[in-house]
Amino acid sequence: MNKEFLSIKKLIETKGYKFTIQKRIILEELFSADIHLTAKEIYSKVKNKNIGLATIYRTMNLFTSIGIVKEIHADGMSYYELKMYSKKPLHIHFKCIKCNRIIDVDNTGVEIKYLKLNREIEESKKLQIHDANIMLIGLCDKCK
Amino acid sequence: MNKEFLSIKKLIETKGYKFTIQKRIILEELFSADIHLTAKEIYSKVKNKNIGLATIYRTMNLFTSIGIVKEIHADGMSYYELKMYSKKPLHIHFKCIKCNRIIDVDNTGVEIKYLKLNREIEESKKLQIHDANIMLIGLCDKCK
DNA sequence: TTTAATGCAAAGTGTTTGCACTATA
DNA sequence: TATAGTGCAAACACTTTGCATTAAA
Repeated sequence: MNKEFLSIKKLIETKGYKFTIQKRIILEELFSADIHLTAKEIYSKVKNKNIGLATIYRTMNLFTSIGIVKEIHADGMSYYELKMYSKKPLHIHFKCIKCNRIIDVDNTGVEIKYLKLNREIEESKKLQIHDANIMLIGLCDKCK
Repeated sequence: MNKEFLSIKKLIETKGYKFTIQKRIILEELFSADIHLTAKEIYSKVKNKNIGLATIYRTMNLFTSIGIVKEIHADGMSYYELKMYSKKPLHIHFKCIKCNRIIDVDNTGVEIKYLKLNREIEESKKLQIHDANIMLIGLCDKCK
């Protein structure tokens, strides 16, 4: 178990939850996936280990509530991705209206500018922004 | 019927759909609401006119597909709002994690900057961006 | 008069929950 | 050993669909 993994384990325990085998397996899946997954997709990866769909949902809700995971909504469905120790703390999603793929937009420069804009809004609107979900919609390189 | 209303009527007809009483009533509701509504909320406003929930969904899907309405997802639910002739073509939503309200962030300056960033991404990633869903998450003025 | 659209109820899909049982701290 | 967590199935909530009927062009 590496450092990051251990510190997430510790966070779970600090919050008063038990670090079960199921949580470990799901967490491993999230680490190796590095992309947003639906509950069903996670389920299909771990169901051979006798983990039920309900456990996936319960775990993702727990992980989301303590900040381990980020939940994004698209097409009336939830996608989950690792938020903690992510290489891309804020990232922008792009959804193609033709092929329906959801891809990550990696562009460090742009992300920093987005974060700056959030700070502008925070100040002018007296909000406290913890997170941002940005979903761009249009046609991808292949479909346009 | 004002100009904007008429041109939406025309758009619907041009696309080969019929401008029914139900579509007119729902459209009127969207115009007067000026904020995102769920299908149920629209339904509760028009059910006394003998319009079924299924019609709301079918109409919203149609309106979304031809660009009259914008659909935003939050908490696994769909909200709909007028996109055409909206005073705020791109706007940013903010969701408070405490009171669960979803509010609009109106700040013209910031919105223009967001649009510029989209253009940057379009060029560097070879995408064609039609729309952007931006949902900021945190604590609102009252809850923080 | 053709064809899209409607209301209703049934079906579908993603998610949550109740419960008896299990496993962690 | 106390309590959080689990798998399963049933329940839920939002959305879509099949069908006979209606109404718009």
